[in-house]
Amino acid sequence: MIDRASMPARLRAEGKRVTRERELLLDIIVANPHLDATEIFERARGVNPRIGLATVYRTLRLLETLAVIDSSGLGEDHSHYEMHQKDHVHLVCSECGAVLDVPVPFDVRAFGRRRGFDARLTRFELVGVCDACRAEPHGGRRP
Amino acid sequence: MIDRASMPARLRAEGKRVTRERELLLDIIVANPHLDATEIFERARGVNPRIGLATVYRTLRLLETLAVIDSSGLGEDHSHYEMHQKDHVHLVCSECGAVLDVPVPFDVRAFGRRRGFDARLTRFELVGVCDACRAEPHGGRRP
DNA sequence: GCTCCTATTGATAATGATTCTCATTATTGT
DNA sequence: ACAATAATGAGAATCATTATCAATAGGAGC
Ligand SMILES: [Zn+2]
Ligand SMILES: [Zn+2]
Ligand SMILES: [Zn+2]
Ligand SMILES: [Zn+2]
Repeated sequence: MIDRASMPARLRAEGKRVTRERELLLDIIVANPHLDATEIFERARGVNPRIGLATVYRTLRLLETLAVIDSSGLGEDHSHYEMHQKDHVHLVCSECGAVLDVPVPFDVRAFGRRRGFDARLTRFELVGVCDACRAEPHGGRRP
Repeated sequence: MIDRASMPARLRAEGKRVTRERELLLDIIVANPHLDATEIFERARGVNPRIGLATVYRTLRLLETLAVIDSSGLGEDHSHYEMHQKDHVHLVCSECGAVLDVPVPFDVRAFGRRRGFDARLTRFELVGVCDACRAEPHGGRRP
């Protein structure tokens, strides 16, 4: 996981400015992995009601380009974001929306290299039903 | 891989009709894995110029619901389709667009079950640069 | 094969996510 | 503090996908 405290320096190193909006969005992403753009926007407005949705998308794109954050679909048709971290599998419950991060049980880079492939980014997801939801239907959040 | 020849029976078994459009789209998907909706639409028009884009999307949704086909992002922000088959990893070259199917090197269902998770569908992808593109820039298709 | 019932289709409007445009604002170097 | 200009906010524009609805065509029964 990238150190939040090093981000201002990281941005300046890339010739980018350190704005209050970028600091706020980074804080939200660090504290709440797997949110989508709209959810991040809503939380951001709670702190700074003047922030615009375009800024959220622009910032997400910038941070993803810098490999500071990663995006993934998580079983839906739009992106969800989290700070970049070691390769992991997302177990996504289609009933309650819960997302569990689990380390990948093999060496991904080596796996690609063995096929003459230089992996830059990985997305592993398993969509299904979690314990709670299988036991008691509607047991989780999303009914 | 699901047998193309059994599809008409499969559709009827689900109470669905076997239309010329569905037959055509299935043929295209079987023959060309990993196409997106627009690409499938273009190929379909080549055979039946009267087919509509809505029919393509409706049919893709139906076939995916029946678990006849699977969708995946393949590093882009929209869906690509292929006949349902055993779990596999997609190695996607971001330079030339090439997609390679490789078997998953571990038991996915067991992996999920071990975490109390009942996996219904998997999406594994590795985005990076293929042999050809690393050797000779612009060596592949998409320059 | 012919007819009827209704699922399916085609055209297009509508929606949702994301990107673009441009005037205004705010960060950074001096 | 000041100037230069990158970043923001608001809204238009674009792209992928879904919904609507009148017209069409599978397919069960005759
Ligand atoms: Zn659940
Ligand atoms: Zn995660
Ligand atoms: Zn390539
Ligand atoms: Zn594949």
